[in-house]
Amino acid sequence: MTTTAAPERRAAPPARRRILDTARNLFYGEGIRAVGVDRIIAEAGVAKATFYHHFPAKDDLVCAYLKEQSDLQRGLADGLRSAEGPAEERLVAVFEAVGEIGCGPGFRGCAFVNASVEYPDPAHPVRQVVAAHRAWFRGLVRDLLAATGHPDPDPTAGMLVMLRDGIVVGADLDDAAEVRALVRDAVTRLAAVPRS
Amino acid sequence: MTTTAAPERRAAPPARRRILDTARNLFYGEGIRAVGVDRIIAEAGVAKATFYHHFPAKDDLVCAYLKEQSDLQRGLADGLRSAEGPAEERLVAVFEAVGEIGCGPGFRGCAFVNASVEYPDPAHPVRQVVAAHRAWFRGLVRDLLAATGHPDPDPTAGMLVMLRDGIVVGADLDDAAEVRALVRDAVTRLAAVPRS
DNA sequence: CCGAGCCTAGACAGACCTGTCTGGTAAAGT
DNA sequence: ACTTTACCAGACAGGTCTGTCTAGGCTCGG
Repeated sequence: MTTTAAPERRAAPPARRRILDTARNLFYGEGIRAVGVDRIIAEAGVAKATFYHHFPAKDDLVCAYLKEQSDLQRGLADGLRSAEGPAEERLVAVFEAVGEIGCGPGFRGCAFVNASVEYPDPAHPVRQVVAAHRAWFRGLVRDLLAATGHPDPDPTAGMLVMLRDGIVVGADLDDAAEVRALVRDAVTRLAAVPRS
Repeated sequence: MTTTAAPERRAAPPARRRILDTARNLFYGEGIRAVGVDRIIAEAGVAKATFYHHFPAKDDLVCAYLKEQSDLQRGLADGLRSAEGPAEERLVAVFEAVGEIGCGPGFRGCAFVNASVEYPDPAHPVRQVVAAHRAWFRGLVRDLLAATGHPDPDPTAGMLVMLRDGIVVGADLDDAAEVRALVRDAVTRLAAVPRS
């Protein structure tokens, strides 16, 4: 037990953090293929050897970038999931949060969808990170839907995942404010219990 | 008036067609940045000078590729739009066609969404082709919705455009067959006249 | 027969890409 | 004092990218 703070293994070294932060900004903002390793190295103020020490290949950095984004979103959603209030409102809150983010500055669509476009091979490690994230989100929606007592949570969750994808694409390519204004209604219509 | 067939100006030269066909396959299947001009030239069996004669820059080819895709989709949709039957069915038919295409072999999402991911600058010519295509589709949906007598065709069209984006993303990244099975229900729920 | 238009073949330039390697610095643990 | 670890600086190799240029062939109308 050393005296210095070492939360788990060791505090994340600054260089790695700087690389990851720079990569996030550039990959998300300009695209993955469009950003070279050299540029990340320059903007992060890091030596090339240090970069390749932490990330043996560019794809490793891409995976780490997406995993971190996934963790962030999971943390955010867990806050909304365990809020008080009726389950219907918590479900809507998750989608409104997506619409809200879409209105924020620098929004450029879903990092996972965008990464998939740049990695066409479904077997690529990057695509597996994307698949895991999507499976998590779908599970989240299904659980919230089940908590509302919806009779068909699974197919309806499929529809709501489509809606989520439509929100992020629409907020990027069309009018984000208009998209945001439609979110609550769209969730309500899709999640409404179909009358027999 | 020459005797040879000359529909408008002159029959499309084979080289240009070969370039465009090859570009479509490679750009759509592997991504735009991922495919170099050299490879298109090689697979189209065309000289480099010929390529740059028809398309002064790669971006010109990208625009032409997308414009052609847009024209194809408009032609397809016009067939569905002017079919007989109630307007509700024609609206559903448009979306089911999207779901159907998503189940086809080689489907890799929406060419326009994918291109936007690779061209982050909204002012880029490629993005303007995308914007025009999206505006057309939204107009199509709005018109069909209005034909059903829907009281709020415009916001509902916004929701249905989101659904379309969700279908193409979902069919690419998730289970296309499941997505297709959900399309009709999702359209119906979103386009249902909200009871006061 | 001849010239215009469209085509092929391929060298070339200059930039950028990923990834490797050498060598040196500085702090922290033992 | 010694070693380990993390870091910085930058040259280098081998490949790919877009786009330009030279040089010539093939066909068809006049």
